[in-house]
Amino acid sequence: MLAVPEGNVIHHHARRLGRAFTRKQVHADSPQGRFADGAAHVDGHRIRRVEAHGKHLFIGVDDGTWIHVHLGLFGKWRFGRGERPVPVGQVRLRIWTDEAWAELRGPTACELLMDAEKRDLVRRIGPDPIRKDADPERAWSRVHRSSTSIGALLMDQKVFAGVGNIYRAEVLFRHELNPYRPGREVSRETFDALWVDLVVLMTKGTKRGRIDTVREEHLPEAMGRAPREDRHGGEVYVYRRDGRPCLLCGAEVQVADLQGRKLYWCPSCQPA
DNA sequence: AGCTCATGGCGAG
DNA sequence: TCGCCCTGAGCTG
Repeated sequence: MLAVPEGNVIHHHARRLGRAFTRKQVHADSPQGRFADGAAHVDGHRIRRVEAHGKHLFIGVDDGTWIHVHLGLFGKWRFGRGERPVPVGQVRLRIWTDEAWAELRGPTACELLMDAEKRDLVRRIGPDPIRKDADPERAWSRVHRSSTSIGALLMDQKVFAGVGNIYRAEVLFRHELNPYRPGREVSRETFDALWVDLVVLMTKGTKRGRIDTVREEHLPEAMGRAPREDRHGGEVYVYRRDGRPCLLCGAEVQVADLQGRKLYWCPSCQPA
């Protein structure tokens, strides 16, 4: 299973886990041992529902508890049908029925939460563009009174839940927004367009399980690129394209460090 | 075999 | 802002 842990992929995982385990009585264990107590607690119980909020995934158990999973940078789910494979390496959690299995490795978080703890966690993160119940006003109220750059705000999970480094770079490019512009200097019109675009792009990314952000009219230019430019698995304008010409204007795509993460942008299409 | 880097986030200072 | 945690792929030698 390709793991690309921005919000779109977490929602993709939630759907997959939901289809396999909702209303099913499951088995669970932790071959690695680091979630042994949690797995033993869940083993033999029925799964109620599976939810994604930003990059957080919650598996609801019939006693009201939740398995909370955050993949971080390295976490991965694997899914399969039929008999579960013999665990190889560090497997934190396995869930299975007679028909299907799922295997989790390398997550930043895998813990059992009480219902109140899960609600508090969801309340603490910002609106998630993929969720129908998301309230963009919460994001706007943070952005429009902030001196922090829009590039940093897009990565702040308390402002925009689920946006990662690829969507950050790409949505800024699509709106000709300089990453260093302070949030308070982003107009309401621009914010609204940005939000709608995140909803469209990330929802599409959930269905496809990959990130594509290049508009149809620019696809011929994108398709003409060397294959090694496309290592993230989708078609993009600027992400990881530093030193190469912008697809639209030919200027050299820039890269810089912003709060320990790489930021990509076109200096000509996204002027200061 | 060993090093670097990655789509993330936390806590210490 | 830095160091640290988690894992695996893609280099280098």
